[in-house]
Amino acid sequence: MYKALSDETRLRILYLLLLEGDLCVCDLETALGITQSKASRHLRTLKQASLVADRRDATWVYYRIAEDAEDAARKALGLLREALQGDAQAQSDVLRARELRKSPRCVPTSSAERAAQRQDREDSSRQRYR
Amino acid sequence: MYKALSDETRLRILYLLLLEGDLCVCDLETALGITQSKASRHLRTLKQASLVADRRDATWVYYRIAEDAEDAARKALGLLREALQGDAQAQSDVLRARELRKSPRCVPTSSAERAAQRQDREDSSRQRYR
DNA sequence: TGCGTATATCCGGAAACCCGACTATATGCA
DNA sequence: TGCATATAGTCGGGTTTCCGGATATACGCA
Repeated sequence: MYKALSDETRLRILYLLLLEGDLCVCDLETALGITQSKASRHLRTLKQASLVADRRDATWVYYRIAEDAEDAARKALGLLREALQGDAQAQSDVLRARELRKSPRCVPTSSAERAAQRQDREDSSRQRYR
Repeated sequence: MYKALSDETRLRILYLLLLEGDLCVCDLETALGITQSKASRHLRTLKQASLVADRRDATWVYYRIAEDAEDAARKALGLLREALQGDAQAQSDVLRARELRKSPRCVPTSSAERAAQRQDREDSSRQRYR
């Protein structure tokens, strides 16, 4: 577990998931400003350590803090949450993630909504996604 | 801090120091069954992370859990203590360390006692020290 | 089926880490 | 001073970790 926690990017991911619930990989990419393969690789590491769990929804995969994490892991995450409250990097990550929420695109529910979101995406896609 | 915690040997050292107070390097070596340079190197890492502190007494250097550790570190060590209670390796380390205490040799106080201990050491040195 | 997007994995290469063996330094004592 | 012991640091090599870029896979949709 400590090995999984000993990487700055992974700590940033965990902090985001702790505060913002579940997020899809692409939102983590943009919120943290990291490449796709980097995000995916670190998420795999966290998953193998049973710190996060994932769920597929259409083309997106959402990650969240594992609700069935071991007791030790739960407590360690609680500590992490406290410790990163004063961290500038972590805080700006959260702000960027919340900004993404305002124009959601990874939260498809009904077909109709999806169509609407597709429209939204087209409108604002250029600047947000490569 | 997590980097400092992400090595098994270092966790074993910390657990010993948590339960047994301060110990000199040579006792850590024998209790854990590791080489001298390995012990010294890991202790340096822990010291740089402000997890342990040291104190010199004659030729020996005693290490202890840093009393001025950061809040986060304190809590993490508390967790470690709980988590390793059920660990067989950690428990046998403790037993071996306590065994060493029975025939102390790193606790010089008066000159007279030191002489007595020197005698003890000679008696049992062969099997205990290389 | 074929295309586009999201995600996962693979492939070198660079950097960091860990180790045993060895050497250097510090201390106590004769 | 010279020797013995305790500890710290160095060196070279093997292993692991991390990364960006490229490729592979999964899914939705036309």
